[in-house]
Formats: sequence, structure tokens, C-alpha cells
Amino acid sequence: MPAIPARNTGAHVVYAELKRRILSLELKPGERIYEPAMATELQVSRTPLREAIRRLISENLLEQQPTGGVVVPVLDEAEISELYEVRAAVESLMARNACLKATPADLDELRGILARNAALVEFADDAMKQGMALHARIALIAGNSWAGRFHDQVSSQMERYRHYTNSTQRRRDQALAQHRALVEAIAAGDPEQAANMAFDHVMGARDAAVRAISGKNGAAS
Amino acid sequence: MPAIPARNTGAHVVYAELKRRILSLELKPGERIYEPAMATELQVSRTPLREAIRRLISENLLEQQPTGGVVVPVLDEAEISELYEVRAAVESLMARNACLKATPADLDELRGILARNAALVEFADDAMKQGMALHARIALIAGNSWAGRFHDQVSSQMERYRHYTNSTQRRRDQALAQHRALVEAIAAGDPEQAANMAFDHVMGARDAAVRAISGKNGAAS
DNA sequence: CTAAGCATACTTGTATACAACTATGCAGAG
DNA sequence: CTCTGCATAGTTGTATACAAGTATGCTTAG
Repeated sequence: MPAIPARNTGAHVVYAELKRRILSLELKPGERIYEPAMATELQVSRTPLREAIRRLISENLLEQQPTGGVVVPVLDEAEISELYEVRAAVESLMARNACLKATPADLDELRGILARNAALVEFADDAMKQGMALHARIALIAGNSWAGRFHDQVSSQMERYRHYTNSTQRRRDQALAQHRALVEAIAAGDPEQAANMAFDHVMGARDAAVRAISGKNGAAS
Repeated sequence: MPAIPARNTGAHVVYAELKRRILSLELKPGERIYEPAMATELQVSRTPLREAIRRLISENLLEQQPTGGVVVPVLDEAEISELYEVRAAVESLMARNACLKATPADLDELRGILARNAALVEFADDAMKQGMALHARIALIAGNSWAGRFHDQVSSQMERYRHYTNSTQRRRDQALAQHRALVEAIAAGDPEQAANMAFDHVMGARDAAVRAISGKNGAAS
């Protein structure tokens, strides 16, 4: 029982389910959504379904066609690079702010996450989750709710590209080292350096992702 | 006649009208929206109205209350600072990218905007519009559509705070000088410097806005 | 055989009716 | 007098019926 009961309306459930399917690629990019069929499948009427669809359109997780009708946006490889860049900009800001606001307790927390991260560096999925945990914690310390919101949106979008950007062991080691350096920069109280480290770290991830993709394409074609 | 017919459904019209009222503060912060009354006023049924409302909630221009019912979000002065920071991060990224991609023609375009801006520096409203035109052009040159989207959202939000942040003549002169320096940094092809100039420029605007607000409050209380 | 026009089926957009839920005020017990 | 419980009015959430628009395939003229 959450402190705030948190409205659990049908439209919300449908929204969550559709979002899950989109991010997991269960709903394939390019696929069109027909309201009556989907409503039947999800056991609701078209009204709450439409509400969920509209919301997903706002979040760029569905696309309205000029002719009327919605489709799952196609994956555009060039977009990955853009998303990483925006994430870099936002995380850079967060690192800067976190640096200015972090308490000793916050620093302990970050180092704790780092330690857990180090223990899991060889497992791709867990390592990624821990990495996200670190960034999430920094976001919290930074205390800029708008930055947090945009960061969440970008992260959701990137989720769809997960399959393209599988990390290598080498890349994970590098990321861990960069995370360590970032936390130490925050601890040192140098906001410029913290911002730069965060930016470069994410941009490094971007480059790795772009290479991974062009590699796959190059091999395939 | 636009090349793309651009679906003009009732829900879209309602969306635009509500957004206009929210941004202009015609709908006052804290005010609740009752669907039947608003639907009658806008001469549509509740269905398209609700669709518009949902979309505005997604964009954080309306707020859903836990109990059910939507209100116009209250203006929180602390939020202005957050919004400026996010804008700084995004514009900084855009400046960096624009620097890497700008063609000679692009540079001419930017300098042209600067010239028009200089001519209007004493008129607060026009100066602001020209300033936005410059940033919009840079966004276009940067060619990161996601950054552009987020930038638009932040700009919309800031619109609501316009009344608080009236610029002074001194501030406008300073902004013009910074814009000139930014364009020259882009022209010089130094992405780091361009990014830093854009960041510092917007952060300067943030500080001015924060001072203006605390000044008003200090004087009032 | 090709292409234009039309009829038809289907999809989305809107209105309205109904159900579930929330808040407010009053009555009555403590 | 205060607080609890309930009745009632009003609001939001959902379903369904209808209207408007879109695409598809057939028919027919060239």
C-alpha cells in the first residue's frame, strides 16, 4: 500500500502494457495498431485504449500518420547517436549539479553502487542495471526534476535499441573505470571536471554503439 | 496549403487553444479544469477535450491529481532555475554540433540574424524573438531532432514564467554580445568553446532571471 | 490490357449514455 | 461541541453508438 494510492485506471494499465510491448519490440517497428482489434485483445473499450495511445504518441513511442492511424515508429540507426548525445548533455548537467550538492552520505552511497557494479562487471545485463542505478542516484542528488524527466524519456527511447548495442567485456571494463573517475570527480568537488567526465563517458558509449551497429551492417551487407 | 495536409481534428484545435491559455496564464496556475464546463465552452464533446487534456498532461502543461481531476500546475520559482539549466545543457550540445556541421551559408545566415538582432536590441519583445530565432537556427544546423524536441518542451514551459523574467536593457546588451561571441566561436570551428559559450550564456540568463524574481519578492515582502 | 471512377468495407473521430468514484454537508451519537 | 457515518450531488472513467473519412477492389470505358 503506497502512501499515495496512485490512480490505477484502465487507461494506465493499457498504457503500461503497450509501452512494455513497444520497448521490448514485441510490437514491431512499423507495425500499425488497429484500435478495435487491440481493444478486444486487451479487454477494454476503445476509449481507454485511445487515451493510452495518445499518451504514447506524446512520448514519441507511437507515431500518428498524416492519414490517420498510428504505427510503431521505425528504428532509425542515426537516431541512436542523437539520443546518446542528448543523454550526454543531460547527464553532464546532472553530474555538475550533483557535484555541487553531494553530501558525504551521498558519496558513500555512490561508492557503494560502484562496488556492486565492479562485482558484476562480467555480466552484461546486471552491469547495465548497476550502471543505470549509478546514473539514477546521481540524478537524484542533482535534484533537477526536469532533467530527470527528460533523462527518463531518453532512456525509454534507447531501450528500443538495446538489441543493437550489446556491450563487450572491454567496453564494460572501460565504463566501470569511467564511472569510478566520475564519482571521484564529484567527490573532489570539481563541477567542471565532473560534467566533462560524464559527457565524455556517454559520448564514448555512443561511439561504441555506433561502431557496433555499423559493424553488424558491414558484416551483413 | 501545407505539403502535408496535417490532420486538423477537433482534438488538435482544442489542444492548441488550451495550450495557448495555459502559456498565457489565461488559465491561472492552480486552477482546476472541469470537463463538462470546458467542453461546453469550447463547443466540443468531452471526448476530444479529454484527448487534448491527456496530451497536455504528458507535456507537463497540466497536472493530474491523485484523486482524479486536473489542474494547471502552480508556478514554482525554483523550477525556473531548473528549466534554464536544462536549456543550457541542450543548447550547449546544439552549439557543439552546429559547430561541427555549419556550412559557410549557415554562418552567413547566423550573422544575418545577429544583425537584425542588433537593430532591435532596445525593444524587449522583438529582441527576445530574434534571440529565439538565433537559437532555433542553431538547432536546425545542429540537426539533432531529439535535442530540438526537448528544447521546444523546455521553451514552452519557460513561456509561463515570462512575466517574472522581464529583461533589462543591460541584460539585452549582454545577451547580444554573447550571441556574437557564440556565432564567432561556431565560425571558428572550435566545438568545445562554442559549447561552453552557449552553456555560460544560458546560465547567465538563469542568474539574471533568478535575481529578477528574488528582487521582486524581496521588494514585495 | 490498362486506367479511371465508383461502390463497399473498414478505420478513425466524435458524441452521448452509463457506471464508478469523490467530495461535501447534514444528522446523530458520543 | 466534535466527530463519525451516511446520503446526495457532482465529477471523472468507460462503453457504445454514430458520423466522417480512408483505402481497397471491382467495374467499365478507352
